[in-house]
Amino acid sequence: MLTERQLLILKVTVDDYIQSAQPVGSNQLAKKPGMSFSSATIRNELAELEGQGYLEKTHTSSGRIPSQKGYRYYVDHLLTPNPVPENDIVQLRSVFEEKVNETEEIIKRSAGILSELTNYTSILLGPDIRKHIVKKLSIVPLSPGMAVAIIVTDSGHVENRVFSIPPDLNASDIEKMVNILNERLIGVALHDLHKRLEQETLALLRQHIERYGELFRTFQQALLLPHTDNVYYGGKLNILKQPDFHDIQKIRELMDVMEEGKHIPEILPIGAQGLQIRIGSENALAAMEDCSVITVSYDIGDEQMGTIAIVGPKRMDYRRIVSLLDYVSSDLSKELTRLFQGK
Amino acid sequence: MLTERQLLILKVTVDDYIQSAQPVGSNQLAKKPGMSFSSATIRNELAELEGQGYLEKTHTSSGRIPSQKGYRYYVDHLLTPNPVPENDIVQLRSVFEEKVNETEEIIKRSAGILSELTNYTSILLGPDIRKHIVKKLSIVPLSPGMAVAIIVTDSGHVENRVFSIPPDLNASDIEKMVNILNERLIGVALHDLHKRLEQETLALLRQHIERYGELFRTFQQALLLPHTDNVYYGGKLNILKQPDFHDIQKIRELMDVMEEGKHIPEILPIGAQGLQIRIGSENALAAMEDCSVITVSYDIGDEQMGTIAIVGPKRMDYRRIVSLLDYVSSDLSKELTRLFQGK
DNA sequence: TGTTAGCACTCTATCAGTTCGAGTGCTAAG
DNA sequence: CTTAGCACTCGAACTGATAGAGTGCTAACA
Repeated sequence: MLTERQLLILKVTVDDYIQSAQPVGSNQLAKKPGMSFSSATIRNELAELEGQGYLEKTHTSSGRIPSQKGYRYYVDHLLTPNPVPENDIVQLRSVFEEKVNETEEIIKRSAGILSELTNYTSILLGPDIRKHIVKKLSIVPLSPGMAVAIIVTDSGHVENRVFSIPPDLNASDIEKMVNILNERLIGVALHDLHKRLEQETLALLRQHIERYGELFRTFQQALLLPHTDNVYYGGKLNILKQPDFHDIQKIRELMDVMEEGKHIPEILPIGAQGLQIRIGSENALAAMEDCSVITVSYDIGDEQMGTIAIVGPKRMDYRRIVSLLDYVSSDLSKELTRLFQGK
Repeated sequence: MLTERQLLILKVTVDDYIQSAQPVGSNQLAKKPGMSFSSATIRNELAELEGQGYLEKTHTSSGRIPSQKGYRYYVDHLLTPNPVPENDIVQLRSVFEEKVNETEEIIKRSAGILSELTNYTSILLGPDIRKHIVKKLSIVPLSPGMAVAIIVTDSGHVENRVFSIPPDLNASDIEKMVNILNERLIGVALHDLHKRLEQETLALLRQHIERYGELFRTFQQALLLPHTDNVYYGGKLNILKQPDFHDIQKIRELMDVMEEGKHIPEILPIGAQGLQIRIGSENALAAMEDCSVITVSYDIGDEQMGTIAIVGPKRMDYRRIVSLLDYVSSDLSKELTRLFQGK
């Protein structure tokens, strides 16, 4: 449908606009190296590209900017990935150099570095915590009516929840309970915990412990909602750096969406494998219609999966981000798998 | 120095500007109920107030706005506290109604509600975590080379840190270590933990455990920095709602300062008792010269102390915020003391 | 002597008109 | 098919001109 020359012009136009954030004119294009035609020829081609919907004008006598369709075509067909610059690699590797052992810490730091490197906002989704497996359960009494339940998982993640206990419960009963729980629940995945708790331990507890009912109920309650979410943001404020976002109202909406983790499912294509690009209105949320989101999944071991995303303006440096995310994804997969599986 | 009438005019001027965010003119003031003088008289008085530095003009023929000194005087002498509206009280009380047992959770929620109620940003500082007292220590092995250390404090706070252990360390040694640690360190405050660890347990550990050196070092390392901070923000984005902040650059600086907890000591007068108001340039940070910060301290039990702060534009609704903070402070003190001391 | 009506003056915000330049589309010649 | 040339369009930036809000001052009044 498009000639070689039109493809070239489209590519250079998008590249230039990504760089300058200004509508691109025919004269400007004619000056570029590799452009061996006159501005008039380019004008004709631009008109054709506009006719086919790849480019737009902001007003009748302005230069062209890429349309939604134009970006999409650019991303799908014109993107030649770049090797990641040495300098970026050095920075990214620094995450692992400090011998941090916690998955969470590593992901958090990666989010920070990614946002610094790109000047966009990064969102990192850790592995689904509910798949983690219980390694140890313990209950520590705090005061006569209160105790804290602690669950350690195989990934080193620690969940804890304060809950109330019958004030006159004696220590040996608590110890008994902990023993029973550990005996029965180690090796169970967190998302099964609630069910298994009931199936496996209720009868046993009833047998051994006075007042099991009250205790059991509040304990179960405490375990019900693992409210720790595993979303990490880097550089939320970078949005403010982008000249594309000058309207305070827009910024507000955008930050609102990102503030809480609530909209994650709408922002990120969860469960998708490999690299995904959502441009402008391809995003589910209206507040993000001027943004593009590039996501890539990464693996930990064989089953666990996480997601890395970069959110920026539609006029995003797709080439750079794509290569960067490719790199980070495989890097993170490698390092976390090593850590997770205990070498 | 100022006559009754001047005081009245100053007060009404500041009140009006706080409400409207527009320079206040003499005609406007003359229309207010309680103003029984003509605009000409008011003009004379305004000129006098300006002469004494309580008011300013944005340009020669504009209305007046309060100066730094004007706000200060208003806050110090003209503020008649309001009772907190019933409606606000209902909302605030809702924090405690859901029977949450964790100090942290309560503080976090309070931050959220305060920001919703005021449309400003709230910052809540929890009690100093380093004063909390160790209730239980435990170490859970994760994989051959890795373990997680868990510290539970009397407030129900749980600190955990993953650290590496010699891969061939046997389980009984770990158990021995945990026993020794618990025996010696329960009852120690977190800020003493590092020191006491060395003083009290090093010798004992050396005696009982092979390879204590390696183990001890990484364990100590893990406990070194309790990196959980106890700062909670509510409504960071509310800044964007205030018409006073239209300059994106200013907003950036401001959010930058608040993003990380690093600047807390400069933003809040830590250690100060009771209610404090910092207006505009009274703030330590240049980025906050257009903001006012109202803080109030609250107590938990007899020793612990926390801080509640509201950050808004200089043109802040001082009266409302002051009453609100007074209320919240005593409320939080009461409820947390009850919780903290186990009823 | 304090208050107020009246008026000239000042400054901003706004709007229309103008110019400049970047960019386009079209035509005609190469 | 390409390109030079040219008329045309539109936004951005500047210029007055005007209206309106507000001030300061003066003179009259209670």
